[in-house]
Amino acid sequence: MYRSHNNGQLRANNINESVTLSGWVQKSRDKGFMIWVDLRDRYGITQLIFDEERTPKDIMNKAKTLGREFVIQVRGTVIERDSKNPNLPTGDIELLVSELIILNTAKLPPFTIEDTTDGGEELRMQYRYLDIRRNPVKDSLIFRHKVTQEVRNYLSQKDFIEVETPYLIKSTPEGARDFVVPSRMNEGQFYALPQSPQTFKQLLMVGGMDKYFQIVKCFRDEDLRADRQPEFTQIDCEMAFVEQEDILNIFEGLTRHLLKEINGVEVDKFPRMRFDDAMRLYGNDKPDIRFGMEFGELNEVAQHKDFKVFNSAELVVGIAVPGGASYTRKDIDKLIDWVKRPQVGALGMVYVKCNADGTFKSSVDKFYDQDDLAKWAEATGAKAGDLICVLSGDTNKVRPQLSALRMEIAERLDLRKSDEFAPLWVVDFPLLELDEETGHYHAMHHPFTSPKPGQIELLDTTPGAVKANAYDLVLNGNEIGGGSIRIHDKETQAIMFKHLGFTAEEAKAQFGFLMDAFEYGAPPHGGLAFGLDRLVAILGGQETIRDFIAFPKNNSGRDVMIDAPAAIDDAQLNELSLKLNLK
RNA sequence: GGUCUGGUAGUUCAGCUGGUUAGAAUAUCUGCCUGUCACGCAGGGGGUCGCGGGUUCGAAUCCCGUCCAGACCGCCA
Repeated sequence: MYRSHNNGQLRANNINESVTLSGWVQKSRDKGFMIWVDLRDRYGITQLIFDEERTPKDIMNKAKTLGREFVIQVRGTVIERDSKNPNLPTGDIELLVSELIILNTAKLPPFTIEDTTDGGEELRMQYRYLDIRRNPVKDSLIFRHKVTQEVRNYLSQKDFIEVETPYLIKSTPEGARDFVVPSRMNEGQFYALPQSPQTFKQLLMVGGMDKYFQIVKCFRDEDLRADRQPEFTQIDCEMAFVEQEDILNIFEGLTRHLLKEINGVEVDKFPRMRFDDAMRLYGNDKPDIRFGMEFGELNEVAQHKDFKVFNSAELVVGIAVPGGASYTRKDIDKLIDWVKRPQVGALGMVYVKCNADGTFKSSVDKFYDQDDLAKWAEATGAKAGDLICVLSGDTNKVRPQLSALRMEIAERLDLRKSDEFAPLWVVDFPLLELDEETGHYHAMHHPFTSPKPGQIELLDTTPGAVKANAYDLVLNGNEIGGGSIRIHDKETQAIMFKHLGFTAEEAKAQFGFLMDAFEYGAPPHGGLAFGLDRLVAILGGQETIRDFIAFPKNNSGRDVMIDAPAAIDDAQLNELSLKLNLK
């Protein structure tokens, strides 16, 4: 038996018990006459003591050889500490060791296994198994387990069935790039890894599994971000015989359950915002509503004066920065530089200081008098002491720019508190989105999303105006889930494919199986998928999802620990009938 | 595909308007230490300044290229 207790377990009431412990040497403090060793495992730390008087000489000598991260097993008696450590749950006791077995030695780790490690990101990823020994990472993984456990509990209790769908499927042209897998037995042919189990869960609805969920890996071959990995996990859900309202209610229930069980937070009914309003008020389809700073559109009050920049703009829009009137000229210049960075892309910024005495001082005083500026303040909700920041230009460019500024300011003013949760449904998304490069429309959500009732005719005249039965769940400025009511009849699906630029033959070749299924009694259905990694990170109060993933990929999509991806040898290529054509 | 930031001791960083032998902290090693728990004290070892080229009497420092890492834009139905 390697252990009778774990290292987070022993308390004062165990004193005088004879126990066996195993674990890693966190640290050894050798005072000469006495050696204390912190023994660590997943559950905590227990202090071991070796001393000249009570410990046999050979064990004492062996204890002196213990290094960081050695794996040891000890037997001994639990004793009361002379000096207790109130910072440790096991701090009242220590183990007087009578038997010491070194199960394995360890090389000196390349970074310290401490809560605040001295190791950089790259090293930690390369030696991820050491990183996982650290509390922050270990706790994040346990936190993730708790979330998935609660998801399974909640949905199972609501009669959802978890069904696994295949990972080796067919590549489709819509959406993200696919990861592809060559088939040895089918020369020249490839599987694709699923970007989501979308079509399979719809087929499960046709199959009568009217409440389905799956905690499932999805794969998208696109560039990474702090909150985006090429393989990620979704809580994928689908229900039959439901309307949008049913879906919103049940998954609002799930989210509320998680907030309560995981974070101890009770949240009111989630507000709902139409996509158009989100864009108008926040410039963004996933607004962070934990703080104000809503957009104020200024076309009416700022145009038709002599300021040409505004007069020629499609949209003039501003936000009020709380307390910004105290910014120096230098502060404001820096802010202007910030919005002019290529990542944001604004050409410039007009500002108005709302002074404490009710007067205004702006960068465009030449063109606007105090009455004009008062109207700006009214439109943006600016109060005395605030700074109004105004951007102008094409609507679809200015909104994201001002949105970026809004988020940046909120970050700087510390308005984005990680322990505050403001969920929000964004509804009535457009069905289609114009691709500016190609001039073609593509599905904003995916091609199986149903249009709002009665709007299908608009597809021929004003495709961009058609609204979809699609919705996103937004939490603190992050999209944590999205879904739609699906198309469930062949005719509508055929019309959709046509408008997405598929010929009837292409539609049949790509999605014939789904269209066929729709002819055999497909029930009305819809669903939603949560991005689990992101959800867990936000509930855990973190920006980056990497510490909630045991073995994440780096910025370039590499696993630096196992060094993947990697070349395969010629024999393997041959077997797959593949020839490389490297650039 | 693009923008920005970084790469110096095992590690985290300083040094960068060119100039003697490249520093600090921490880790590590040795010795001491009668209750430590971020133990303490004394001492020691530890460097291809990412890589390649250039400018210069002289380059960690300036220039060009390149690789790697991170953040972001594009992209992510």
